[in-house]
Amino acid sequence: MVLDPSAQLNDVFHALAHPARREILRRLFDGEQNLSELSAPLKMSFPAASKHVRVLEKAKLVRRRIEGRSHLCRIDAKPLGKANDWLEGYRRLWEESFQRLDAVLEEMKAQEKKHGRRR
Amino acid sequence: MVLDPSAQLNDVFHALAHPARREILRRLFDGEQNLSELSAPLKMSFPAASKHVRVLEKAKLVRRRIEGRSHLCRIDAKPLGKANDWLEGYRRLWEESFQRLDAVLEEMKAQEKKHGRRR
DNA sequence: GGTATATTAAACCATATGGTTTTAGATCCG
DNA sequence: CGGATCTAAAACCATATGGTTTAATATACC
Repeated sequence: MVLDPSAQLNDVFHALAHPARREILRRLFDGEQNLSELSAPLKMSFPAASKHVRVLEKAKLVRRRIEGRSHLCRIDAKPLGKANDWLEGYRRLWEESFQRLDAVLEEMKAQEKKHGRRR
Repeated sequence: MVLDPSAQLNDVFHALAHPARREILRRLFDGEQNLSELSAPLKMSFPAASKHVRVLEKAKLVRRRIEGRSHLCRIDAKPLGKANDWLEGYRRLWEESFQRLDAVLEEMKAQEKKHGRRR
C-alpha cells in the first residue's frame, strides 16, 4: 500500500516543522475544535489555517468529523509514536551529550569549592 | 539572539523530514564521515547530498571539521533531545491509543478462546 | 608545474510551501 | 425565502525545496 515505508515519517516530521501546526496540535490536545476555533488565534487568514490542518491530516495527526457546517478536528497522536520510535535510536547519543555537560558543570562546581568563588 | 524560540525546533523537524537526511544521520551515528563518503550511497548527485548536509548543519544536528580537502562530518544529537522534549508532552496520548489497540487485540483473543478459531 | 580529488558556487529548472484575496457551496436560522 | 456562518476552492504571488549540470577553488600528490 505504502510505497516508501518512510513516507509516513516524512509527513509527520514535515507536519511538525511549522510552529502554527504545532500550536494547532497543542490546542487539540485539550479536545476537539472546529476549523474556525482553530484558526482564530493564528495570525493568518482562515484559508491558510485550513491548509495547515490539511497538512496535519495528511500526516494522520488530525482526524476530521463533519457535523453540519462545523468540521470538528481531533488529534490522533499515534504517528507521534512513530516519530518517537525513530528518535529513540539516538537517545543514547543525546543523553551522553547531556552527561558530558553535567560533568563539566560538576567540574566547575568542584573548582568553586576548592578555590572559593571568584570575581 | 534567537527571535523565535521555536525556530530551532522548526529546523530540526524540517531536517528530519527528508529520508536522505535521516539516512545521513543514521550513518553518522557510527562515526565521522566526509562528504564524499556520505554522498556515495545516496541516489543523487554530490551537490545535492552536500545541500542536505547543510540543512542538517543549520539544524545543528551535524558539525563539520575541515581537514585538508576533506570535510569531516560528525553527528550532534542534542537537538534531537529538543525534538524529543516536544514529543514528550504527547506521550500519554499516543500510549493511550496503543493501549486501546491492545485492549481490542485482547478482546479478539478472548473471543477466539471462547468460541474456537473460525474459517 | 601538472593532474587528480574534494568541495563549493552558480545557474537553472520543476514543484512545493505558505501566504493572500476572491468566489462558490453548504448549512443553520429567523 | 433570505441572510448569516462555516468551509472549500480557485487564482494568484513570492519564496523555498530538491534536484540537475557546469564552472571555480582549494588541497594533495607525483
